[in-house]
Amino acid sequence: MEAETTTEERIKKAAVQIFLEKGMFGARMQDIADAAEINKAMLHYYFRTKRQLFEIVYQEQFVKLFGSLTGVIFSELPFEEKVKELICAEIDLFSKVPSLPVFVLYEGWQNAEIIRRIIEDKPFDKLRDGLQKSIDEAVARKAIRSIPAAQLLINIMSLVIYPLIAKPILKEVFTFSDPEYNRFIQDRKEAVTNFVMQSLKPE
Amino acid sequence: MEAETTTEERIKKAAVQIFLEKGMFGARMQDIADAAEINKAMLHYYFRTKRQLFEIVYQEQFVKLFGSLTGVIFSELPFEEKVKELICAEIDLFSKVPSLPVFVLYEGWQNAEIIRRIIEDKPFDKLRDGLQKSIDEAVARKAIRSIPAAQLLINIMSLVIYPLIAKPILKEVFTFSDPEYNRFIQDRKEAVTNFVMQSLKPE
DNA sequence: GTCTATAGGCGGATAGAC
DNA sequence: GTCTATCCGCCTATAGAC
Repeated sequence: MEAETTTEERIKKAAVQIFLEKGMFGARMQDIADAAEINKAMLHYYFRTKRQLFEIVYQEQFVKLFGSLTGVIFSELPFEEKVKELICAEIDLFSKVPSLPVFVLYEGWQNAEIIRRIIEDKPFDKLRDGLQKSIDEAVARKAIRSIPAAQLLINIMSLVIYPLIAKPILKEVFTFSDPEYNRFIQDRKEAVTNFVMQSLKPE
Repeated sequence: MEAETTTEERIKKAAVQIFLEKGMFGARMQDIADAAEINKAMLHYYFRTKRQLFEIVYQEQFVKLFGSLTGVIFSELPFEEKVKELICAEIDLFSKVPSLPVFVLYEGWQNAEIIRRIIEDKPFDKLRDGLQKSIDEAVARKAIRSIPAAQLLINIMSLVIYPLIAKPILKEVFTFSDPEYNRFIQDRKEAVTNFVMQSLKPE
């Protein structure tokens, strides 16, 4: 139909959209078929079961969520720039797909097994080592105080991801319109960077 | 059975447990009936529909999540102590009910309407004003630099809540055992407090 | 590969006896 | 108020024609 997309690709794209919006148990195979503009039977032809389709989608989104860190951490940027880039890259990614973080984190609670499989394949601990080197370098030139890489990484992800996960609540509590909320998130690029760098200032 | 608990209370307690564990769509009325050790029909006798039961549970948990802040913010503690207490109180609460934050935040995406109703009743903006006063006081005596109360509150909640929401993932990424993970969370009481206070140091 | 039709079971909700 | 039995619609999955 649209030029060169295979049916399988259409289904996967639709499945991502529906699962992210409604979650594993809220999603209906019919919803996905409608979004892909194909027949319900085709879903089973290509992916056998709902569970299987879900697991493929989940794995992909998980990697998308945490894989975005790799490029920045292994870049040649100095520490200060890396922190800024980490924060900006994540915010930009999540601005495009707002429900990505909450989907991966929430479904993680009922899919510990999948997470284990993903982690076995992808060595995420290399991320930690990579960041630690960058920290050590900055500490050596007395630019910052020392901090364990895991702590720093978790702090950054916390500050970036929580306001996105809590979007529906923050919008009501602070009576943000949609543009105001988006503005608030964009402003956090700088605010979080400053917040983190301040906290790392050497005494 | 257990002395003086009414059937209605037994049902609500069971509903909280099951909904927090499995979410609105993952939960089954039969699960709740089993947990309450009563008949499925009783659920409908007391709460008519699953939706209605869910909304009552959601509202309660929402207030529990954000209400925990009130006591601390309106206490007479000096600013530094308030920050520490905010962090510790939340961590203690969530250690007892680990799935509380992820439940409230996730289901919020499909229940914006309920959130609106809750916010109408409970004036959460008073929280902001209360904290702002405390900030202003500390700024006046040059103990910290200035920061908007909303920013600070969001930063604190981010740093506390994210590691709890991401528990299944962090456990795998850092290969924590359960005691190690709990230790990690407890240690964050001090780590987050320091992190926040460092970032507020006046120049 | 793609469709229609339908099996088959699960799960929310109710009727009605006690 | 509490129970058993049952209805009925929805939803995953498959059979089978084309």
